[in-house]
Amino acid sequence: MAEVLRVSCGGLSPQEVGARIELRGWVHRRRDHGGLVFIDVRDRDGITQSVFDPAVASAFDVAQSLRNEDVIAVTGTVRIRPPGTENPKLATGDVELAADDVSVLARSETPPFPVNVDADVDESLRLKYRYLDLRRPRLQRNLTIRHKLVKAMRDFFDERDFLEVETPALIKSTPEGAREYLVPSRLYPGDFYALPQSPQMLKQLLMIGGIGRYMQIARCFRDEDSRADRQPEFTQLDVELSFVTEDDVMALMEDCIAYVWRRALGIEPARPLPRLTHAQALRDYGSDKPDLRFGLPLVDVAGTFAQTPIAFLAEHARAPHSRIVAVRYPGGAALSRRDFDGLTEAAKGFGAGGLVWVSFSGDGWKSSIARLLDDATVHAVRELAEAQDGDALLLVAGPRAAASDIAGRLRLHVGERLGLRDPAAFAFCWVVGFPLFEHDPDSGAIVFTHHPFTAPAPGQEGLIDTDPLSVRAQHYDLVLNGVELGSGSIRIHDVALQRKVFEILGHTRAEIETRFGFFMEALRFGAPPHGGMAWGIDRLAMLACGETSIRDVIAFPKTQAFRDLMMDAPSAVPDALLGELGLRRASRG
RNA sequence: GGCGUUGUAGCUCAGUUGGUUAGAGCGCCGCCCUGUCACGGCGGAGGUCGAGGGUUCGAGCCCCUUCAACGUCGCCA
Repeated sequence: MAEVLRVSCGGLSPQEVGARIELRGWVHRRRDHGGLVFIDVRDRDGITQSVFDPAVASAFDVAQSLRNEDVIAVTGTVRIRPPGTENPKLATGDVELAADDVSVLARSETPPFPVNVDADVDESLRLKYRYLDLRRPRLQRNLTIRHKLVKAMRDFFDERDFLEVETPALIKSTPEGAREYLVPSRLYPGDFYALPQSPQMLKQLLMIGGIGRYMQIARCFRDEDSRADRQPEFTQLDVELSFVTEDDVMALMEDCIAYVWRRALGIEPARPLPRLTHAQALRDYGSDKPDLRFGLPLVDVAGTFAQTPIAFLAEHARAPHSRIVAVRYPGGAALSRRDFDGLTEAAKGFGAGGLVWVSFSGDGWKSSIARLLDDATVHAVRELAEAQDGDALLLVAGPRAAASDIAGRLRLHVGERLGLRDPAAFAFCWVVGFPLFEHDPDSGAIVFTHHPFTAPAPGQEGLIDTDPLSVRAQHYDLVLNGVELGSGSIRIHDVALQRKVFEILGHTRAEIETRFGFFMEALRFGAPPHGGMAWGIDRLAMLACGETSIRDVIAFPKTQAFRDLMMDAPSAVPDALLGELGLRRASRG
């Protein structure tokens, strides 16, 4: 007997005709004609049709007993399909395996949802039986793309002499920013490790350690409520370099995204990537992560309302820290009252008190406040916002930050309604020139915009004492399609400056010592200037795959409520285990 | 933590104003079928209407509570 080749289910072509082949995989579908049985065999690589003829009775009988998702090994001879029976929908559709032997490696119960099609299934069911969901084309494709993205990242940095260095998952709790996951210590009852929110200080210590060029595909943990684009644990591309400037890091990371997109998706992003300042982004798009897949920038129209008798507009037209913003809605004049009511509701959902709209058609204009407006004002606004015949303008007035935010969300809403947010389009941009500190409107305190290790712009160190809110940070964000892909900065490498920043943030010397003493000490032993960046790989993969949830690019994701429905975690543990860890169960309210 | 949507057969869903025995497609089981590929034909099984309580002569439908998934706001240095 001729040698039996093992081939994947997607690998058969007319080249193999005549060869004896063993195919192993899952029963994708059975078509039993009584006197002839077709079994489609599936693996990650593809699908191949095998044919069983009653002439080979033993194999035929087994074939008739097969059910979807049984695992089988089929042996037979590759042959060209009879003319007219080719299947153009299948990559292997010109050939088939004439089976003469089949063994059942494992039977499958009827699956709880169809595995052989990408039909919509309740997500909790998909999560409970994730291993079945993983067999389906969508996740097979997404995980493949994710692999290619990460592989390209590793290749890119390897070619540039970076070291991938692993940092620990069990570290010291440094309770800043996001809530941490804590891990009890058995050997030191009552003490805890924390899981890293990110390897931020560790990678800086690697720079102090002379590694110079570091990257890592790093798992991070944050105990915050999740969203469609969040999970309690997530993966970052973490990068850090010594002796670099903002422009060095951005140039490197821009090369990286282009390399990754080319290698993993075959797409060449338009370069150079647009660069916006933080102030520009807020002014023109009402967001520090603008979606540049479409235009429709916000337009300031406060000037046209300087003399208006309309009280709330007059107030914001004159107030120094207010804006009146117009969002253009192309074709919006065709909208009905009901549509505008819907837009007003949407605006209220974004935090607006209300929404003023004006629409333009050849012979005139209409408005939600038509009785209060005059032709001159309306035409001035139209001129500024460059509204065409048939367009509408949505006007939002309020304090600068709130009005920008609301108008920015309205802009996205309009873009969504007009189908301008094409998931197959990729609009990257840089946002730079962030302030180092911000005012927290709730507490009134000064808080950092990025994180407390971010360096101020060169020459602005002195302003930290006199006017901290005016200090620009050496901080840059990479944004894709309105999603923040990652943040980076040049770090503080001077211990005195680092201490000063902590103090501005309200920490006492004693607190700094307790929380960050090891780090402050390291800064005293020759810390090189350094900076870097981190990207959210889950989000990156989500956008690359055209998905709207990072759960669809993670093999075993948790639900929005942090539950693992497959393993049923978190779950109770025996009291004995708790005792060993020095823990006692609290009574549940 | 707040708000919203959803929850009916294994899956995806329909279910009128509260009214007799809760339906469809797919899947599943059985029989038939030698060129199908969403094979086809015939027959059949399958329901705690998420859970608990209430209103009512009567609840899948109305009310309250609760659970879950998802979305959203807070939060996420």
